[in-house]
Amino acid sequence: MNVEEIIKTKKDIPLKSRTLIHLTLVQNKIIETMSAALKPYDVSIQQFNVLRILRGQQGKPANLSTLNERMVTKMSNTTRLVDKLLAKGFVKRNICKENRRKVEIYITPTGEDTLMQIDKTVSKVEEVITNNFNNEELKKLNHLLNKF
Amino acid sequence: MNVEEIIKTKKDIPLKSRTLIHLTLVQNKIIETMSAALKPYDVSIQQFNVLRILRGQQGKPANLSTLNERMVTKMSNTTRLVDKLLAKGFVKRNICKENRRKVEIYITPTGEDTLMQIDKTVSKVEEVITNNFNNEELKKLNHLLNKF
DNA sequence: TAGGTATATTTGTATATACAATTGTTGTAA
DNA sequence: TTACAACAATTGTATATACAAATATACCTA
Repeated sequence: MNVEEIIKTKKDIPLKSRTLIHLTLVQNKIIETMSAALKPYDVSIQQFNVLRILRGQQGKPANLSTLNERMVTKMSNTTRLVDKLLAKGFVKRNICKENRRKVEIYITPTGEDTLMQIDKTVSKVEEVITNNFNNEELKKLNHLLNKF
Repeated sequence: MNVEEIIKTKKDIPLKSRTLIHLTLVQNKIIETMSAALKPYDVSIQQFNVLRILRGQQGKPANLSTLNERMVTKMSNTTRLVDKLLAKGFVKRNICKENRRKVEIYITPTGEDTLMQIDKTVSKVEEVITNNFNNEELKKLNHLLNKF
C-alpha cells in the first residue's frame, strides 16, 4: 500500500499527517474486506462483534451497557443493533428480574452456529489481510500501536 | 492504549485478530479526536479532505470523479458532500464547458481562509495524537503499514 | 446521421450512526 | 412515604453512507 499513490499526490506529506492518513487507508481496506466477507451471512461487522462478546459470556447474559462498553457504537445504536440480531434469531432478550431497568441478552444456539461459520470466514480474511507480515512484524506493529 | 483493557477481555487474542482490533481502536480514537476538533468549524473530516484536495489543485478546478478518486467515499456521496460545502460558501461549482457531463469545483477565498484556520487546529491534533512517537518510530510504523 | 454504448453525475432508497430527549425503574434523603 | 436524583434503555431525528437506478451528455460506428 503506497499512500501517495492512493491519494494521488506528488507532494511529500509531513510524517505525522502521513501516518494518520496511512492508518485511515489501512482501516478502510480492512472494513471493506471484512464487510464483503460477512455479507453472505447478512451480518455487519458490529453485529459480528456483539455475537462474539455474547459468546464470550459463556452462558451468562450481557446487558446493553456491558455490550456497549466493549464496543465502539453509541448506546442508542446498540439497542437497534440487538434488534437486528433478535430479528434474525441470533440472540434472545429479556428484562432482568433483579433490576427491571436492565435487559439481559443471550446468544441463541442458532446464533452460535452461525457465529462458528462466520469465524471460519473471518479467520481466512485475517490471514489474507495480514499475509505480508511475519510474527515478529505483527508484534512490532502491535507494540507501536500501543503508543496511541 | 491497551487492547485487552479497552475491550475488557481476559483471554489472549490471536496476534492477527489482535492487530486488526488494535487498528480499529486506534482509528476510532483518531476519528473521534479529529471530528471533535473540526466541530467548531462545522466541517466533517470528509469535507475537510475535499477542501484540502481543492487547495492542492492550485486554482485549477477539480471535477467530481477526481475528488472521488482521492477520497474514500462513494461517488454518489461526493455529490452531496460538495452540496454541503457549496451551501457554506466554501466551494464554487459549474458545468465544464468542454464536456458538459463534468462539473468543475473550485475552492473559494472563504473556503481557503477557513481551511487555513482548520489547518492550525488539525496540526495541533496531529501533534497530540502522535505525541508518544519519535521520528524513528513513526517511520517504522509507516513502513509496517505499507505491508497491508 | 441515427442508434447504441460509454462516461459523469445525480437521485432514490435503505441502512447506519450521532446526539438529544424521553421513558421507566431504582435508590435515597428529608 | 414522598420527592428527587441517578441509572438503563429506548425513541426521535438529523446526518452519513452504500448501493442501485436514472439522467444527461459525448463518443463511435454502421
